Amino acid sequence: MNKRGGGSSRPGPLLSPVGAARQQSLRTHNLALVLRAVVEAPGPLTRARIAGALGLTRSTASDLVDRLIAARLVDELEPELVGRAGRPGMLLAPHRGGVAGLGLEIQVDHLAVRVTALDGSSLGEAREAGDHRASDPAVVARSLGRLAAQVVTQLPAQIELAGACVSVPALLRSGSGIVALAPNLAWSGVDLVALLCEQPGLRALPIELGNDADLSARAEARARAVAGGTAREEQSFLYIAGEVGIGGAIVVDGEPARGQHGWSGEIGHTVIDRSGPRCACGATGCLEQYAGLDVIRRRSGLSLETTVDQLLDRERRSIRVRRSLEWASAAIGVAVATTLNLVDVERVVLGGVYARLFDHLAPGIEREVRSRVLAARWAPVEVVAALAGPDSAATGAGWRVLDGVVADPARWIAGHSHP
Amino acid sequence: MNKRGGGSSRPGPLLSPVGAARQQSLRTHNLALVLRAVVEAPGPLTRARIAGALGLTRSTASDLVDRLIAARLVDELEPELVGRAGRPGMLLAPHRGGVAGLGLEIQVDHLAVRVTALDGSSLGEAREAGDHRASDPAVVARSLGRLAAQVVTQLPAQIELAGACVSVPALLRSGSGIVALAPNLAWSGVDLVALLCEQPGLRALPIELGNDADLSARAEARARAVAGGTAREEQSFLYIAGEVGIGGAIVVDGEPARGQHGWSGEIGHTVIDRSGPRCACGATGCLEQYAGLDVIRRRSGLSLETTVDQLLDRERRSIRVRRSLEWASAAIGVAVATTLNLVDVERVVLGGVYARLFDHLAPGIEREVRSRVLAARWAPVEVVAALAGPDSAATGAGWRVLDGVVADPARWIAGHSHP
DNA sequence: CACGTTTGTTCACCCATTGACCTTATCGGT
DNA sequence: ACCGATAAGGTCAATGGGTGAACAAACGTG
Repeated sequence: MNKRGGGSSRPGPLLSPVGAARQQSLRTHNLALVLRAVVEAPGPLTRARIAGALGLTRSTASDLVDRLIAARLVDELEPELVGRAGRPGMLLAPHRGGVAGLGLEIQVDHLAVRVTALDGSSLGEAREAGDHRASDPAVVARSLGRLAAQVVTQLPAQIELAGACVSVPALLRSGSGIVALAPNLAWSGVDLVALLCEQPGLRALPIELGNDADLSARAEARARAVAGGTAREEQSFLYIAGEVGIGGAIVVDGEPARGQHGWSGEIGHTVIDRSGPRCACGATGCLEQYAGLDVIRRRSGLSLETTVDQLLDRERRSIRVRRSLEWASAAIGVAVATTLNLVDVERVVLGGVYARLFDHLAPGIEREVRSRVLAARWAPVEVVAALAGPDSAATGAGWRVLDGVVADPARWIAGHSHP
Repeated sequence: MNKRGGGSSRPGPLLSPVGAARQQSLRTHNLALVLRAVVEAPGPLTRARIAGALGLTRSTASDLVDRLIAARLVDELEPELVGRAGRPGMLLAPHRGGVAGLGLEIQVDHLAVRVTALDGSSLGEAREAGDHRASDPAVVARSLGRLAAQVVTQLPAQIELAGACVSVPALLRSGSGIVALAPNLAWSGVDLVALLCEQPGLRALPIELGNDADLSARAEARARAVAGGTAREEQSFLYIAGEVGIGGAIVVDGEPARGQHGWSGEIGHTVIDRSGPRCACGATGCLEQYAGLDVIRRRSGLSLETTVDQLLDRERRSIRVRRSLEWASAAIGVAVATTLNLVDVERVVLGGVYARLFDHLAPGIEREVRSRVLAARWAPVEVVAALAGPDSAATGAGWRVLDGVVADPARWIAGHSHP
């Protein structure tokens, strides 16, 4: 009944390794390729440049582009103004008036909604503070539905939402729309998609769930691509979402690796010292007990209500705060080093509150990484602060929806040309 | 001059995500798909069954199969004997008389060579003990070349070697044929492919290098597939190669994840206790210092020359040996738990000497995993001993070569139909 | 203004899959 | 022994979709 979780294919190998390639798979594949090139393009594109980049003939590329324009997935702008000989090409860009993705975010201390267009622009957003520790899922779902309805009703008429994706700080039962365990919300076994489907603002929209760190990492990958980092190495990194809990995601070629059940990247429970302090997860010596935000506050001698701004302010005067950050950074460094030895990427992105504490954490992390990562000698590890702005999980959730369309524009076209 | 390392494409997405799909890509892709189905088939296959499994029409599947038969990649056996109505199908199997892969293995205490046919059978093998700690790469290359020549010259005449792959316990500079660092051989910056190319037995053969844990894991995946584990979950596991050093590989869908440079899976340098004993890598508290074979020997009060058989023998009487194994197993458990939290697979395969010590290690590992892996409640982790036989790295290396052919049979056919 | 250059478009051609139809081979029932 | 039913393998014209050559359009240069 309420099952509308599935439906979106991941943008990996477009011709799935199990299913055979039919002849129409060719066009399916190439359409996706062209659309992806337009969406992820660092600079301006033309039909000819697409053909060159993908190895298609100009005729084929042109044909595919025309189909995407007809489907309002790609927009044709003015002719390129060039200082060289030859006919100027027509500039192409992702269409910002057609399809869009609805991103919803549930966090411990707030809810957020953002509608993202194919060109990456935000078509509408909303935010609502609130304490969701030990909350009632039904109540939270209702609040989120209201917030989403606010945003959706104000969208321009031509916008078509391809679906919604909800970021949850939790382990999810993949595909089912069920939250297996959200420690900080104290939810377990909650059928969140079913709850959200009943909200007036979200009817008739396919809804899926996503892990907050995964989705933030996705937004981060996109942000770095826009900033010019489209190279494969730049699109591979370890993302760390530092909050009260510590989440993580391993991003390879712009796509977070989800693992067998979608539970990978739980860097917060990397062991720093097996005889260390007991963790809420039941184990001992987990990173979270060294570098979680509440632990940093406690070791700094500050109350748990202290904001990050206040923490940064105190840091200038209090040696205790400095010590506490150093202590945390060394632990993060150990966990990062362990992780990099296991997954071999050469870039670490600090997100969440860690992005704001970056200047105080990076040196300690780098020190541990230099001495503990085997490969650091040949491929120096870079530690950087996240680029993605606030509510990055909501942004990433919107992208997640759009990625479903980008990965298979043929299906989107088929579903909308004759409705 | 000596550059013949490259040339083999990895068997992931067959239509590469960057290059566009041309119309001949269709056949390339489908040929690979059919051949892969035949090679990885758990049971007997016929043309019709292939068509059904892959979603091709019987005519297309039949056409593709005929091409593979002509290229001597697939063998047509006798008709299937069936108890049902209808014409019996012709049974298909990977050809064992055509293409083969030459697998070479360099280990601290021995060299090994094995030629593997498409059906997984060994067409020839050799082994030579020897201590290669702090050895001269040129000398080792010469020995290995001799050993390979022995095996190759005795192959049946119809066998065509598609290439050679060398397993090295080392970090490799991917694509270049250079060993960046092999701690236990005391090699660094060695152009091993160049050295091997000069050996008489290996002329005119493309040679590539591979990490020993990666290649053993590949052999393990194949062994499990033959044993009936072709399901995606069964083909995803964490492989641990326990020897003096501890290597590892994260296998997803039968393919070891290599990471950005091919250095992933270094589980031996997972941190157990950051203030633990100093490791050869420069860091402190690495798993190797708790569970490396030499450490187990030392803590057992045995000399470094003690064999595993002797160790197992002593275990029955000496409480000190038992304690030492328990100590090691707890540390392995911590490292495994950390790894599983990061990469989310639900199966751990103990290889190398750990396979032989399995009964003494598994309980301790399982105990730590149960209490430290977040997801263990929903997806119980299974710890099993490796199935792949001795010299599994050489077997895996042979498979690595064959995988290059299986991933793109069209290229193999093109290169051999009109030589 | 003629020429070279590059882009976008058109169209006949070619390649690989498709699906209908046929043949072959076995089993079950009469 | 014969006749359907069932299923596998093969044949061939049709179709879908990329290819490449040719051409027109639009811009710089001399």
